[in-house]
Amino acid sequence: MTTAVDDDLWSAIGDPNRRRMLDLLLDGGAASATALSDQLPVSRQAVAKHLAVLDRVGLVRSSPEGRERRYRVDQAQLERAVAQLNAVGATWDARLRRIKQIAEAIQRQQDG
Amino acid sequence: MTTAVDDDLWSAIGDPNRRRMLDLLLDGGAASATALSDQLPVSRQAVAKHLAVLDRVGLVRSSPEGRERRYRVDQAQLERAVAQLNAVGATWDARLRRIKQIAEAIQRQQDG
DNA sequence: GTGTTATGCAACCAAACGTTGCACGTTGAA
DNA sequence: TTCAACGTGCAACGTTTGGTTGCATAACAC
Repeated sequence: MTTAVDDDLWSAIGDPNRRRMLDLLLDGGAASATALSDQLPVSRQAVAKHLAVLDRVGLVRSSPEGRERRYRVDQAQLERAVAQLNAVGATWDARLRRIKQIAEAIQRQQDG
Repeated sequence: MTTAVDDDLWSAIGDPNRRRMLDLLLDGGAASATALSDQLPVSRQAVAKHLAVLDRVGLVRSSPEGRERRYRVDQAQLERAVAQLNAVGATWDARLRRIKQIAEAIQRQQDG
């Protein structure tokens, strides 16, 4: 069963820019909104809003560091998100597999 | 590398109602907008718009049948979507795994 | 101090998701 | 053959979300 929290996680990673931000953060360890926006096609403020979304669902955490605020991935929460992805993928995969098997059975029946 | 088409696929399955619609369609084989809306918390028109989105990215196809229009999942395209999910999940998983290994190595170094 | 840099806040715009209302074709039964 | 019921499609509208710009403020570097 899918919960509301899971939906929040999904919609957080549903946005392509947010996914790329997670990629960048995983790659660099930690970064500020300004640093991230340098590597993304959107403004620093847009990045800041996305970071707020990711923070709200717990996918990133931040701490002030001098005059900048650095964000880093919350590994446990990203693992939960990955588990969600895998779960949905596995469900659909199983269902598709079953449909194919049925289709093949019908085919054999018609041929035979 | 992620393409624009892939982003479209992602955003299509990013919406929780659309994911549930795909579940329902996989389960029932084919259904009309009205039938789907009976099993969802949104109006028939909202469902119709979601179906239009899914149709635009090729995840469902439809054909008129009497006075109703029935939608069914395009299996090949859903397989592509599942592959996307798995790819992103695998990437993040690998990255998380690497980070953990590094963390453990540092830990051992400090202990030793 | 003064200028540069990073941030945060507010106003604003466009697209997406949701609603309701209505008009039109199809179905089935009086 | 009417006529009511059903399913659809279209239009108008409101709210949320992702994006922008502009500006004020705090921290660094000279």
